[in-house]
Amino acid sequence: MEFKRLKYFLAVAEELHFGRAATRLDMAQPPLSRQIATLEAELGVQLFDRSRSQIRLTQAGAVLQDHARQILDRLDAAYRETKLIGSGGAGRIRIAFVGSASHGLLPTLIKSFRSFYPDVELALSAMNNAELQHALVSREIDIAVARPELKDEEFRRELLCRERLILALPDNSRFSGQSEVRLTDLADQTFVLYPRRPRPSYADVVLGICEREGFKPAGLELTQDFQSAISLVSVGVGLSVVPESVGRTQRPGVIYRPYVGYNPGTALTVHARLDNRAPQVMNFMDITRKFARKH
Amino acid sequence: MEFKRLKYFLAVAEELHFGRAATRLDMAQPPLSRQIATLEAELGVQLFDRSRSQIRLTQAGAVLQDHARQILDRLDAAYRETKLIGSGGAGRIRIAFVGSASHGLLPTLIKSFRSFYPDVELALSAMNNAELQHALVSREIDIAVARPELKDEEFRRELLCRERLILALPDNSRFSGQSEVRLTDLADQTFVLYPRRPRPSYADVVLGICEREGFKPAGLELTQDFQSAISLVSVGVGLSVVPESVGRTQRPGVIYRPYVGYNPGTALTVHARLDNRAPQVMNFMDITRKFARKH
DNA sequence: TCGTGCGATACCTTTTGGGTATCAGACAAC
DNA sequence: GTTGTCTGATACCCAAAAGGTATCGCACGA
Repeated sequence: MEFKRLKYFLAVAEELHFGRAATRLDMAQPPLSRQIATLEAELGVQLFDRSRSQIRLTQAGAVLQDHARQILDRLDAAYRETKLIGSGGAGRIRIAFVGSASHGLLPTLIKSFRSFYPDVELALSAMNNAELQHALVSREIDIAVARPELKDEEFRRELLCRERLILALPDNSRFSGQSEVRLTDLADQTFVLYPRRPRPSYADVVLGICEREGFKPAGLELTQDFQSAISLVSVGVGLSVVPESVGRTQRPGVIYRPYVGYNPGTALTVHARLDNRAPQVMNFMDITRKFARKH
Repeated sequence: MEFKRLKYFLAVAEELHFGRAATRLDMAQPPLSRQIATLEAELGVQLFDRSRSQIRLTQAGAVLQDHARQILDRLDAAYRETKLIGSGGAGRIRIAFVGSASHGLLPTLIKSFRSFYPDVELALSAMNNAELQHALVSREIDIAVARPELKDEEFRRELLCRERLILALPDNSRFSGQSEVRLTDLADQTFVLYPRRPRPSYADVVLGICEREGFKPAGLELTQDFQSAISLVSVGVGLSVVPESVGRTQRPGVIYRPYVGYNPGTALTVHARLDNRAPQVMNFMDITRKFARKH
């Protein structure tokens, strides 16, 4: 059974005239007659009653007409829907990001993507860098937003933003009154850093900054993620060094301050597997590139 | 878009292996690869992710798989249903018959057809010969059961049965006591005959019998159909001459008697248009032929 | 590093589909 | 009745498409 035959059949069934149907189908009449004859032979059924000058559908033809209409409609729907998903206009992307990204440009990027592709479903989750790396490699996620980035040759990457580091201090800290704090003055403080595992991690970046400033923090508290670290700061366990964007969201018990001292800053980078050419993912990376350029 | 391609695509989508899919489809692997590639090109969409050794469906591929399954199922259903109707195993026949046929072999014939083709819908109606002829020619009906038959070269016909004529007498008639009545003794009676129009009709057949017996009925009442004639007999208006089979159904106020005299009998004949080769109709004629032979 | 497995490509053959010319039958007008 | 016209079917040819075999290229595992 050929698909084209059904289309031909429908044209003849509607025109009830081979010549006109052929014109409508933009073809000559003889091949059309032959195709209908083939269809009839294939079904072993008479579809048209040709005994009069005006042809008419047989009962079997009428039934086939109903079915053919539905089948062609479905086919068209399948065609369009597949193309839509194939072009990335619909479907699903699984995105994971580091906890500290939830305050900065990422939410805006996601809103922007949503406005371009409202029919693409986004499955969001938070992970630390190591988990992001594993999830991306094992294809559990499609997009990883890491800080500052994941080292892997298998990934395609787009820099989302660079930002400076600032201090997150308990609001009862003796430094909280000052508008500017020297990093070296904090040598006697407890630093709350993350993640605990695996090392080296962002915690080591901060410890490296301290070392460069010539001190080692008097106390060190390691948490599994950014959210836990900020919680510890808010209850006065110690202070933390965090990306600037985090400071834009106020949190009870925590105040943010810039500091004087070595500030290499940090970055957010969006990653995808190089071999994941899914149009949804490609589109997300494109939007990211344009978005980063604009901000 | 070709149907074959969808079938091929489904095989590959299920096997996730071109070689195995090709084996299952009983073809070589290269043309299968090409067909899938053509399908992808046609949709402008990647259906399989071939970046790993094990191929996998893309999102678009998964969507197309759903649709393709449904489309092929529908196609199969269309195929089967059309064949069924095309073979006469389902569908509809419009049958009309003379009123006097509803007591004889016709109901049994119809039951017999029903048992052979339970899924064929029968639309039944009663008409006189002239109406049957017109309805059959104008394709308002497919089958006409007439008495004794319709004269038209355009009809295919099967003799259903021959039968003798008998008298239908009012039960208060002076003849109703006799087991046998001479036709010539009825010359002074009123004959109730049918149909009134158009002439000549069955009424004229009966009048011809009287003429051959050498008399003309004293009274003549013409009705439009058999049912009305029997009703008039039952209320004592006169007597009628009817097919033998009618006598098998008793009716209050009417008794049936054979008669002595010229009895050419009558027949029931089943007609269809010669150019109506609808399988349902052909099957009905076949059943009629076998049925008539058996009885 | 080399084999092995798998999909893609090259190239040929067969099948199918479409085109033009023409036939055959039905219907209408004269 | 005869003839012209309309319509679907048939004959025949050519182009396009689909299938087959041989082989390539690439990735993965030993």
